[in-house]
Formats: sequence, structure tokens, C-alpha cells
Amino acid sequence: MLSERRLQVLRAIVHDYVGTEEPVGSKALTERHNLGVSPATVRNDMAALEDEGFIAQPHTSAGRIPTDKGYRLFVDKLAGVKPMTGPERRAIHSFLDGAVDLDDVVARTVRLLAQLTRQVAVVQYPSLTRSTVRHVELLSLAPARLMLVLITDTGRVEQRLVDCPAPFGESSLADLRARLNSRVAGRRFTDVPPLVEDLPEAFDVEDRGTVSTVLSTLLETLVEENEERLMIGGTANLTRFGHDFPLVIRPVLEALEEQVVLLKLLGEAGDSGMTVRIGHENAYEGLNSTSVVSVGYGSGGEAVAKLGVVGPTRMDYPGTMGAVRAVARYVGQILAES
Amino acid sequence: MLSERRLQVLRAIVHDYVGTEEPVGSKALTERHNLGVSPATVRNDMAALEDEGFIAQPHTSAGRIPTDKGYRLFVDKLAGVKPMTGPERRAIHSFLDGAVDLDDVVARTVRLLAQLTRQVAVVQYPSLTRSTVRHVELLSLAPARLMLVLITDTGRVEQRLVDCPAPFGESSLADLRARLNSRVAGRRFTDVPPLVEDLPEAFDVEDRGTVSTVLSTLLETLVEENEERLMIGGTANLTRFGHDFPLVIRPVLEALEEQVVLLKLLGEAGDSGMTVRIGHENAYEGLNSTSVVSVGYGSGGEAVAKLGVVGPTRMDYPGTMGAVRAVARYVGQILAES
DNA sequence: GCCTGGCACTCAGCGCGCGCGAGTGCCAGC
DNA sequence: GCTGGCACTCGCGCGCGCTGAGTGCCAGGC
Repeated sequence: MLSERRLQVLRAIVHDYVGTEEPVGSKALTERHNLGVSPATVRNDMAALEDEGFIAQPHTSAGRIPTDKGYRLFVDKLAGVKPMTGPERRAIHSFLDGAVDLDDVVARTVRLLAQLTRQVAVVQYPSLTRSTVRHVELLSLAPARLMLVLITDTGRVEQRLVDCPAPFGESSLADLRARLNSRVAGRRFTDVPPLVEDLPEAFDVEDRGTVSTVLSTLLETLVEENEERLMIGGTANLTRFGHDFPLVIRPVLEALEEQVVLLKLLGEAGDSGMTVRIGHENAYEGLNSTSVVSVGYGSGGEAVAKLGVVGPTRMDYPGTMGAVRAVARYVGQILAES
Repeated sequence: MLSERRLQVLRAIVHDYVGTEEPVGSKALTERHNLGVSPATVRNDMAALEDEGFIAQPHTSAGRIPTDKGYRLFVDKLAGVKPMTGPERRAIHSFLDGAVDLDDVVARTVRLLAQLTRQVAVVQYPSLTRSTVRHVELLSLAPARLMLVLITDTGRVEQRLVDCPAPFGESSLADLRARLNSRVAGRRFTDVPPLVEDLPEAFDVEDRGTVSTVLSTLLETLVEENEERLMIGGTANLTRFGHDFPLVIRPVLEALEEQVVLLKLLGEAGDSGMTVRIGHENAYEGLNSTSVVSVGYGSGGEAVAKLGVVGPTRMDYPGTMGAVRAVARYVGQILAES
């Protein structure tokens, strides 16, 4: 195992490299951090760290930079999560408090996270899968045309047009609406299908086709909307990537455009607690020189979606993790209130 | 006025520069385009074009590149709109035909436009201002809590929670719903306010507070949603900007993040027909080295929103304009059908 | 009057060589 | 096990001259 001092050296290297974006040498290290030993000793430690694969030299006779493995150790063992300061906390609150609806909450969260971390922010919309139905509404637009509106407890609204196989009277409509809501209101989405299975049987023969159509549209909506949406922002921060950003930025932008990729990325992250994926730990190749910090958020104890940031592997992990955690917590509160 | 041949020279310069991204000299010009004159003559023409400000030299003893003014002349006088080929047209149709709802239409349009033009695509959601109300629905969530759902003829749905000053019975609710819809269904948004002004008077005193609250929420929604939304895509194409892209990309990304800026940009463009804003013609400074090609689209004859692309001033104008026009037309058709 | 070939001039880009200096590995001594 | 000393490495920046594409101008020709 690595000695305590060698861990300190690694910590110092990460710290300096994140700050200066330049390979850090033994002399500079001893000057900036009082490690109590001479540069020569630090050099020995660095050689050991390099043997273990935690740091590397871009070329001979240059300083060292942390490898993905080095960052991993740093995050796991050496870095805490830097809590937000009071003013920062207040800024988060006041920024998010003005939101008027779910879209607005998500949009504000993205902006906030991008500003706080100065990186690209990704926020997933609260998932329908783990949400419950607040209300299902049916509107008659034309004799044989209905609109189905689904309202969730997270305040999300989905609507679908339904073309009926036969005209459907107002009284049947009211009946269906009432029966539907008494069965599914307050239920989890995943629990809905068996609850409505036998509903058509309660109706007259001529209405059964329409009822079935409505039901299948409803179930379809539940499934389709599990392909969850997300919002990203702060892409201008990609220019802060460093000198090699022209090479890196393209695949990252492409990844960000592919919601599928991002959803998978967030999906792979652990369900509870904060997840940090560093460099090549990311399955998607275009993100091999980025790190992704993500965490679940939700109303109450349960996570309903995730949010996070994407930035260069050379990022301020404690600060970023602190910001991500703080924002996730407060967004959870907001959702719980509304 | 410039002679016909000089215009041809300008056209050739624009054409070659767009293709090669390198300053074009007199010799190369005569080789690639058979202008029927010698390089020396072309040089004279180029000197004249430079005096007039249509082209410039990046430095002495280099070829010429078009100025914004040169592109302007090119777009106005020298370039047609390149129509889409049959296969391209079919691709547009099949790509957009699968859309299931308004969000999907907009999302697909963005992707399509970005792919066709290989540039950044911007699509504005169909405006509520010029839309009409299809239906207003009121749902009772709790004794003193309602949900207001607004459905437009473009298929857009907006919802708002309403906290009532007093409990509101089911029969009053049905009454309000019916009266509201008979007055506003089919009406333009801008026409709504005077039509509902006196509605509270039709209700019992104890319900009037709630009715007023509902109405003001409705009107608020109309106004708020005039702050229209838009969707962008294809930002990865920014890397195709050319060798100076690291400098240019940042302000452009920042502009794209600011929906306000983009909405203003689209808003300034002419209401009918295609608008091309070249380089410094764009009011927003960050977009000074980009061109914006935009056009209105809508169901029926009337434009309800705009779409367009943002790219380097050095872009293929005829091709881009052709793609933008074709997509706008077909999106219009889709909206008209649904 | 306009076009053309010829000619001298300009200058960005490229490749080369060189010296500097930060950084390293190793070793003998405390 | 830490330290100072020392020889070595090599990327980076700088200055230099060459090259060649491109220009402006001019005198001559259709």
C-alpha cells in the first residue's frame, strides 16, 4: 500500500494540475505545499506513483499529470465533498424558488448547475416510472375524437389524441373518466396495466372499442414516456476544456446531442449516492476525456431522476461534487413542495 | 455599376472560398472557372471589387476572401435557391412523417435541418399568439385546487395549477368550463381577454373570487407563453467552422444558450419569405462571424413561427437556403394536417 | 479602351538549428 | 530513509533564410 506521504503527494499533484493545467514537477510541489521533505524525496515518491499507474509524464523530462486511475484514487480516498458556502446556498435557493412549473424548474436547475460548476449541466426530467398518477382527464374534441391528458404527481402533463372507432357520448365519457380515475389515481405507473384490464367489460358493446383504444393509448403513453427526456446547458463551458479542446469538443458535443447516450450514461450511474465516472470509465468513447458527476434527486426519500455535470477529467472534484449534491437536494425539496 | 464579368468573378471567389476555405488567387480562378480572360485581367477586376469593399485580402500577397458585403451581393444578386433533389425531398418527408406529437415534430425538424445543412439548426415552437384555443379544461384536484389545461390548435398543451380563494363545487366547475369554452374555443389568443371580462358576474358571489383567479391564470398563461420556446441542435457542426473555430465557437455557444437572443434574432427577420443575415448584420455581437438563414413556417398560409440555421458566413448559401425552405414547407404541411 | 504577358516585389508559412531551463534518475553520504 | 549533488534529457521558443503563391504595375497589342 502507498504510504501516507505518497498519498499527500498525489493529492498535491491533482490539486496543482487542476489549477494550472500544466504538468507539475517535484520542485514546484515542495514549494507550494509544505510536505516537509525535499524535492529528491518527492521524486522518489513520484516514481513510485508512476509505477503504480496513478500519474504519468506527457514526455520525458516533463512534470507529472494524474491518470484516470490517479483521479479515481483521489476521489475515493483523498477528496471530501466541499460543502457550499452560505451565500452559495442562498443563491441556489433564490434562483430555484422563482420557478413556475416543472419545465421551469428543470431549466433553472440546468442553468444554475452550469453556472456553479462552470461545466456542462445535464438534468433528467423526473421519471414517470416511479411517479404516480394524479389525474387522468378525457376531453371530447369531436364526436369521434378525444384528447387524453395524464397528470403526474411531479406536475408533468402528457397529452395524446385518440381517434375513436365509434362516436362516444358525453355520458359514457364521464363514466369512463370517473371509473378510470377511481382505479388509477394515486397509483404508480407500473401498477396501472392490471388495474384497467377489465374496464371495457363494464361498458356497452358499442363503446367497448373506444374504451379499449383509450386504454391502450394510456398504457402507450406510460411506456413511451419512460424514454425520459433531459435538458442540457452550459455547453459554452466546453471551451474551458484546456488547450486540446478543439480535438475533444466535437465528440462531446455529439454525445450531448444524443439523448440516448446521456440517458444511458445517467442510467448506469448508481441509484443512490453520488457517482463519479472518470475518463475511460465512461462507456461512450467520445466521453473518454471527460468526467461525469451525477446524483439522483427526488421528492421525498426516493430518487425519481438524476442530474449531473460533464467536464474535463481535470476538474475540481470536491467543488463539483458539492455543487451537484447541493443542487440535487434543493431541487428535491422544490419537487416535494409542489 | 459593376460589369457582368466582375460579378462573375465575385461569384467564382465566393464559390471557391466556400469550398476550400482558403483565400483564392487570380490564377486559380482562371483555371477552375473558364472566364475567358487572363489572370492579369482578373487581377484588375479583383482590385476593383476590393475598392468597392466586396472582397478583402487577409494580408498582402495573399488571395482574396469575400467580405460580408460581398456575400450580401452574392446572396441578393448572384445566387439562386438550390432546390432539393427528389431523394432529399423524400428523405425529408419520411423523416418528419413519423412524428407523434408537437414536441416530436419540432425535435425531428431540428435534427433534420442540422443534418441537411450540416450546421446548427434552430426551430421555434409554433407561436400561441397567432394560434387559436381548441379547448380549455378545468380539473378539480382538491376542494380548493384546480388545474387549468389549455389546448391549442397546433396541438400544444399548457397547464397551470390554480389555488382557489374558496372551495369550488363540481357543478360550478362544470358551469365555468362550459361557459369558458363556448366563449373562447376557436378564438385567437389575442382576442380572448375582452371575451371573458364579464364572466365572474354570471356566478354566485361566493364563487366569483375563484372564477376571477382562474381567468387571470388563463390570461397569464397566454401572455407568458408568448415568450416562445425554441429547440436547437447540431451544435457539433460548430466544429466545422474552420481553422479559427476555437475563437469563434465560444460566443456562438453562449448566444445559442440564450434563448432570448435567438428569439430576438428570429423575430427581427422579416415575417414573410426567407431572411439571410450575414456576419455583422446580426445585431448580437457574438454572432458577428456567423450567418443566419431563417424563414417563417406555419399551417395554412400564415406563418406561426420561424426556423433556420446558424453557420459560418462562409457557407453554401444556395444549398442552405434550399434546405431551410424545403423543411419549412413540409413542417407547415404536417402542422396543417394534424 | 480594354486585355495581356512580363516583371519586380511582398510576405506568410515552413523547416532548421540552437540554446535555455525545467525536470528527471541515480548515487553517495548523513 | 531522507538529502544534496550531478549529469542527462528534451520540449519549447527564437531567429534565420528560403520558397512560392499572389500581387500591382507597366508597356505593348488587338
